[in-house]
Amino acid sequence: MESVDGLPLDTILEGDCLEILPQLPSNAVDMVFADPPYNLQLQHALYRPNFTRVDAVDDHWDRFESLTAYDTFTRAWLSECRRVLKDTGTLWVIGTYHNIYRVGALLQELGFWILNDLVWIKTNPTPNFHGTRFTNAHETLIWAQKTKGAKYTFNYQAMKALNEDLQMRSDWYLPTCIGNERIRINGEKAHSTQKPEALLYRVVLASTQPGDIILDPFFGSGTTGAVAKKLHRHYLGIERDPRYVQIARARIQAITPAPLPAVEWVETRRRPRIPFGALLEAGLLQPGQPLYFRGGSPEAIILANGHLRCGELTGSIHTVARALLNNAPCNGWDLWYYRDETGNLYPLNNLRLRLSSAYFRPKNTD
Amino acid sequence: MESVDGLPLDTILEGDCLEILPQLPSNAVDMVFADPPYNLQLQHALYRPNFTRVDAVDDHWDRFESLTAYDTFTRAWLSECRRVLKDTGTLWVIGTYHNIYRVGALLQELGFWILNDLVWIKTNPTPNFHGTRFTNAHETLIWAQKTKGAKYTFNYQAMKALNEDLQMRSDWYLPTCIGNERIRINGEKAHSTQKPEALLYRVVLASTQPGDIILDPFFGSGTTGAVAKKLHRHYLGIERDPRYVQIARARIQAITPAPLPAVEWVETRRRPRIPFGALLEAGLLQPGQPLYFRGGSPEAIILANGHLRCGELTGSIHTVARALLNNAPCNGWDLWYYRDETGNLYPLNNLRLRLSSAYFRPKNTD
DNA sequence: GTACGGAGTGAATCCGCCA
DNA sequence: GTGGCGGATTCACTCCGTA
Repeated sequence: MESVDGLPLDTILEGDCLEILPQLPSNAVDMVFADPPYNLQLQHALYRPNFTRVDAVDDHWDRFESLTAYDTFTRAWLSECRRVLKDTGTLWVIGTYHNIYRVGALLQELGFWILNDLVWIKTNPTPNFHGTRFTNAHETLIWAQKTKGAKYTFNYQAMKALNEDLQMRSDWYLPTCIGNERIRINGEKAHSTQKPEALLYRVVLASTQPGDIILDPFFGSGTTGAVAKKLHRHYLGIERDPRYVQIARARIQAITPAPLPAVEWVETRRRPRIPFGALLEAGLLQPGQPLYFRGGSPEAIILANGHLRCGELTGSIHTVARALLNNAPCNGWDLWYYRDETGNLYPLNNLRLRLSSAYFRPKNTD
Repeated sequence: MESVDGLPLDTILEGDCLEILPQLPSNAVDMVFADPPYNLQLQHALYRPNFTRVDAVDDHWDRFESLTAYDTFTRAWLSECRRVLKDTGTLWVIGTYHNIYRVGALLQELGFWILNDLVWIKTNPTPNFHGTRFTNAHETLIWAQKTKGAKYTFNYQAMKALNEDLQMRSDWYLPTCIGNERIRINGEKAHSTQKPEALLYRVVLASTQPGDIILDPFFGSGTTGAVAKKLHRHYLGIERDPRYVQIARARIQAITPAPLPAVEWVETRRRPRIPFGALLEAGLLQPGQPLYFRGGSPEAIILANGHLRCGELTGSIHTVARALLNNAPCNGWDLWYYRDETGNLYPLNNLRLRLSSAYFRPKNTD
């Protein structure tokens, strides 16, 4: 196991984060991503209108006896995380209205300085079955730096490239973790609140550099570690449930990182002009994967921010294609081909069509 | 000026809300909408608490003092609003990450029970000019009831209708207040944070009924009053800046309310209940007639008192159905089928609909 | 193979009136 | 206040079986 200044790297420490965090050195990690218990407190069994019962979160780790108990717990892990963070470090926390106001208020009191809050808008949220409230369709992320005014990492150009060459906004549209990505054991979900990798992809790419150290004190099924490994960041997870630890270890073990240049070349050139990055976030393409111009050569490599690298050329699928065509106006979606698992070549546009319509913004925009 | 139990209605009280709120009666208003200031400097000057003098050079203490001053201010107006609210009342607060975590945490501590948080996603936000953070493209609204478990108004059907017959979600897409709606004086914005009427329209329609009383302790340019008047709700505004008071008065004066039926016919309440026995009384069903669970089996017999007998079970259409569904809450009207004279099976609800038209729209005299 | 329909499900503080 | 009981209430997506 790699280790830097007493900080173990790329591993999972099994145990309660309130016991393990105090053993970690100060000023050691670049970023913390925390997905703490939400303290949901659903009062009764919930049924859908078709009489099926909702498999709600009722895990023991999500139960607190009072608001005060939750605050005590929150203050403890937040202040330890602050100590462990480098002065230039930032903290991400995700939550819902059940807990995010507790967390947000406490982190301000501890000296964190909020840089943004972000809303993860779920394209496929659970409806409100009983018509009693608004459908809870989002979760909130707070992004804060350890100390007001310190330098911090924000990869503005990478975020812009990932977002159709427009500034990345505070509203993020992503589906919940379903389908093949959702880890299941004997058909049962392995973790009740597994986060989608697309969410962590954006978090990690926005606020860390390759080689940075990311701490996740509520590691769960290990999404943070999986994305960190893909993007050549170091991770350190803390998780107290040995079953989750085992699941996360196996998951991360199976990850093949993107080729290093695909990650390191990010930020070196200009931005693309098309939402190509969404295919990466969705996992339809991987950083480092080759693309073939007109289905043949030359070959290009996909970078982690949605740019291509082809020989000495770097840029969007359109920019590079245009250069290859002596500046003729062209559409990269039709000119670049990817190889699918069967070995056949198809134009990128196939993937764009496949990309769930869920990725695009809702239509009702009164 | 109209007035109910010492509460002036449809008017603006000029003065600081911390001075005026204590003069209002308790348990008097149905809803509060608050758009509080979050300018710490302003609050610091006006509401500085009587604490020991702190060293302004020390960043930590400076931060503590500002947060504390803001919290003191927030706790004061929130707790007064809670007193003035009816037990069945709800509170809305809008803010950004600068203040919403203070407000959210404090209102929970004061006993408010959060029902939802909502995000107003701006279709036209101000970009981040420095490229140092994500573009702030949203504001957060918290919707909370005065007391956990109390009855509250949520016009589910009205919200659903407003959203193309889909449940209204917690993400609201609305432009900022621009164009003709934006009040200008000599070309200058009359108020720096004028809220769009579309936002208040949704808030008011969701959580109040015609004739309800809405209190806005930070009235500003009077958007709350304008929408309340349009929708036949009463408003009471508090605003300390006489210029804003004047602007808001003129604005509301010019509003023409919607035609009353257009507001009253909005389906905000349940329809009167029709007991199953009424079908027997009306002769649409006969005692002894069989009913079929979900159109198949088991079969039940209608008793003369409107109960069903199904095997060893006896009870209402709901009770028996519930027992057959392992105690899942259910609606017997949709689960039991009757056979009509042609031999076809239909849910009981068909008969209820026939009856209800007869019940509520009696024929004119023959 | 493909098209289609039905079943399953997801971080959710999820009923309300009346006696 | 509380117990009893009538009855209102779901969206987007995936998976799987069948034609």
